[in-house]
Amino acid sequence: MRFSKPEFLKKINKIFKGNAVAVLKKFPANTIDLIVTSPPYADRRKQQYGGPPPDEYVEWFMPFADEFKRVLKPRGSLILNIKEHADGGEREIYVLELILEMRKQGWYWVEDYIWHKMNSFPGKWPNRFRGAWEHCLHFTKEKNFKMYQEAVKVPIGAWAHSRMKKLGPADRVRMKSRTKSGFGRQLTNWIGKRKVYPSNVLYLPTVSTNKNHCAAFPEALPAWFIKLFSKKQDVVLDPFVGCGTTALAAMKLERNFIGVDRSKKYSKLAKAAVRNFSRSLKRRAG
Amino acid sequence: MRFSKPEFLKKINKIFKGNAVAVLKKFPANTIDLIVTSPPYADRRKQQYGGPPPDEYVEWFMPFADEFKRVLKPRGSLILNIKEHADGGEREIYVLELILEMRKQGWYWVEDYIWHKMNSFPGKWPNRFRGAWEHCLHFTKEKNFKMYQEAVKVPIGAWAHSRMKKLGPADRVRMKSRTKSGFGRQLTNWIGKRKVYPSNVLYLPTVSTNKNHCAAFPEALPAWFIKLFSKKQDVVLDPFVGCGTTALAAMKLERNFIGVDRSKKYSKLAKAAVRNFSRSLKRRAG
DNA sequence: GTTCCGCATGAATCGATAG
DNA sequence: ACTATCGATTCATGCGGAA
Repeated sequence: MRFSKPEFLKKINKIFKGNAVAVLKKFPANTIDLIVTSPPYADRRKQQYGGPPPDEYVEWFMPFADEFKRVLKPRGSLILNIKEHADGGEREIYVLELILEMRKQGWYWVEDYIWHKMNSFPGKWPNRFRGAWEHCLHFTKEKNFKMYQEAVKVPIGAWAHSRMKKLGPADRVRMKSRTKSGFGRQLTNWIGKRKVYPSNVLYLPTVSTNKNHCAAFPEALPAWFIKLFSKKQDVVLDPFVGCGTTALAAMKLERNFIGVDRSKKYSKLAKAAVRNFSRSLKRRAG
Repeated sequence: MRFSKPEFLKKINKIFKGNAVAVLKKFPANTIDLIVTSPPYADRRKQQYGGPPPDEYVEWFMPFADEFKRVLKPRGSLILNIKEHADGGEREIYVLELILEMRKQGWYWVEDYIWHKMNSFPGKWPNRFRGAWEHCLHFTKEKNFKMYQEAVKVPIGAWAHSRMKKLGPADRVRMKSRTKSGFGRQLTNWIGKRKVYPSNVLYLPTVSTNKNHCAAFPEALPAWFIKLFSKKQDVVLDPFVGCGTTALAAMKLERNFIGVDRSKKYSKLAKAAVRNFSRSLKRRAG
């Protein structure tokens, strides 16, 4: 049984427990404005947590992609945050294969946004350094998708850190004496003066290690894409919602949301997060 | 006729004009320690390099890869700086296909380093923002390749921009009211701390200011990989050497180099660049 | 209230060891 | 030989407790 559109409208702003394929099958077609999600990554070893092994990943994912395509509005967008991990001294290739397979099924691969993680997991190995970036793959059903570029303009001061990078060791020593009078003030002067369009690289920290936070990405990540690819009152879907980060970002930006997670633990967490935020809103209003 | 090893030693530190496949065929096997190059992108620089169309790119490239594999030492590395461009509203897929094909031919795809272009000027198209990153694909013949990680350690202060990025409104206000502590103090605390290993993201400006404008990448890019994957007196090859950026980086780091370019114009430019640098060295010595 | 210091920990990865 | 488990490595961040 599929929900009618009026029934569907009663189902938004909720978290569903269940497999996203099954849950989405109940939704009418062409009703979602934006899908932002971080699907489970492939597991390195068999019989571990939940994700499929790398060589089965694409096969596992495509049924989800089919439903995404059906429920997404023609001019909507799909954002997949994902990263191929290293195993046996090599990078896995399931992300590459996924992109190729998505195209075969009719998706446009519009862009590969990069999330540059400012604080990535530490560690050094004989053959590689720390991985500090992840894909945010942008897929659409049509070339003429909706994009609200003005919504993510940033103050030009945000580019100031590029100055830091170009400083040599000598400059860093000199910086000590400059902090009060020179460099710092200069920076504050730049901030807020003029807004410019960002690039396809997002500089964001990883999730804070708050005990109640188990998110794959920081709220700023879905928030950025929600601002860029939806407007207020639009419907944002996260089919692997985890502890509810995407749902919270959508609520705070006054979008409607739908969250799905097959795990009882995570769907509960997400529901609680949503409830808590709703309450805090009402407290502030009342 | 293939050069003997003694003959080969006479050919190093030179720029060759010609197709890299033909030039490399004359070289003995297992003689190159590191290959760093930015091959012609598909279509992008048609007038300058005559890159193949995207759908023929892999087929065009693989003969080069074959020769690279032959001349590269067993524990050597190959670094390909490349970026899929956007056309017709989509990203091209020849880079993905290239990685898959390289693996089929026996290469290990060890890592996907990202060159994050720090001073990429803000800009936009209707469907995307300005591209601010490129791949630096790391391929090897064996899993046990040589890597000199200590050579690219960075002062901890290089991460300072991450702190800059995370400045909230409160930070900016407090910065003014505090006189001798706060942000400035923290910055200075970072200075002088021990060196740390970098990540797989390189923050570099696009092209160094006053140099030749034809370079695909700034000298710091090949320099970083040369330090990381070779030692002094090793032989570094750039089969698409352009105006000689890789050769210059190798010379400055006291590596031997071999540069190849099929274009008369660029091989001349590279030769001139190398000659000029040699002269400046002698002037300083004398 | 503010600042300082110590410490836990995070979508990691490899090599060695055990079954 | 092949697979599962474990210890070692490493650094930005945010928290709690102390000064």
